[in-house]
Amino acid sequence: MKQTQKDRFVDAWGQMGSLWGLNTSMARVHALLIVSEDPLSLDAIAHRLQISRGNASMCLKELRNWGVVRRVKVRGDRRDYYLTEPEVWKMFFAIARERKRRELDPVLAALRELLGTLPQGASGQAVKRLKEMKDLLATLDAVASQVLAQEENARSALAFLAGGATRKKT
Amino acid sequence: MKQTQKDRFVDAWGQMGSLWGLNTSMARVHALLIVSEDPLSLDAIAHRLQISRGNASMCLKELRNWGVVRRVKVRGDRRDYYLTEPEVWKMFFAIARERKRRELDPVLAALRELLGTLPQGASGQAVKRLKEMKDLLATLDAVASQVLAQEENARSALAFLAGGATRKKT
DNA sequence: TTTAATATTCAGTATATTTTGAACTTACCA
DNA sequence: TGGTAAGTTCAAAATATACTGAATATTAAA
Repeated sequence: MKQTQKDRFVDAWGQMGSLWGLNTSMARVHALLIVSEDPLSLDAIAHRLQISRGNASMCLKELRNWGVVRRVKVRGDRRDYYLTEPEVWKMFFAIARERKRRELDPVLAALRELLGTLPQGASGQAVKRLKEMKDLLATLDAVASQVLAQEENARSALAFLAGGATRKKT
Repeated sequence: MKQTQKDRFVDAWGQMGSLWGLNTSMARVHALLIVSEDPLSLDAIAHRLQISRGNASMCLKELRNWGVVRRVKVRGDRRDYYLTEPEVWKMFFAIARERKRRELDPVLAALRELLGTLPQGASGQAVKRLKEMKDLLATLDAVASQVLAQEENARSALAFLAGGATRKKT
């Protein structure tokens, strides 16, 4: 893979990062690690992406929190090196898990709390909708929990549901 | 439902907007329509949420693009009135459909395009990962298409997968 | 067609997020 | 222990995003 192609991927992934819940720099760092054959040092990353060392440091920390990047040591080198999780499905589930935790869980908790404060016999269209919405989110939450607890099964199930789409050559 | 409780819901929903991919104002407008028994005018919305009419207008336009808000006419009144889609599951699928279109589809298209530019025999860990990622996204895309094409079936399937979680009282 | 009420647009402003870089911390080695 | 290479933090600056409100457009009644 040539240099310019890697760069194109890094920038494309960077722009798409926001859609996955990462900011541009985080996504570019992630992309660079995805297309790199070998682990990279913080310095190499900062230099290659033309971002500050401080920014690179924070992006790597956050990517490790998301569980999609690992820090490794190289013999005879004091620097830290970074690698992306090599299994794309593991990466996908790591991101899904984190987004559920950050986005779905708090919404559901807030809805339950809000419903808990209503008087017993509260009625009306608005209350009905709130309850339905809570049930919907609870369903999604339960499904997500099961899927995330059984990654391998979930992966097969998705491939099955897709109807062999993964076999096609694009 | 009392006034202050509605307000609390509106603000809570506003903060949660990011879950759905809406900004705070859009989410608050949406929330206000969710808890309102009757259709509201643009003026009423702007006044109630303390936002400008211009902002309210843009939020409503966008919410209509997402397919979660409808504009209705009231006899003998020149103003437009707005309603939220009353079925929460329809609302959920409308949002899911829109997010797939905005987020998943472009990423997949870009990945395919990038892979298409690689020389025939391109190899290496990086290329392998890109192909795996394309396959993963293609699988998700196929599953999403099928789910969105059959809302009712999908709804039952989700409830089944959740293992009756929706019956529990919170 | 004119007028007035309502709705939309968009340039400028306000707010929020991201990035920088210098100060600080840590870890290693002589 | 001091020196140094690497890593982290955070206040300030840069950038991106959202909001306002006046100008403009649209609509419907007169």
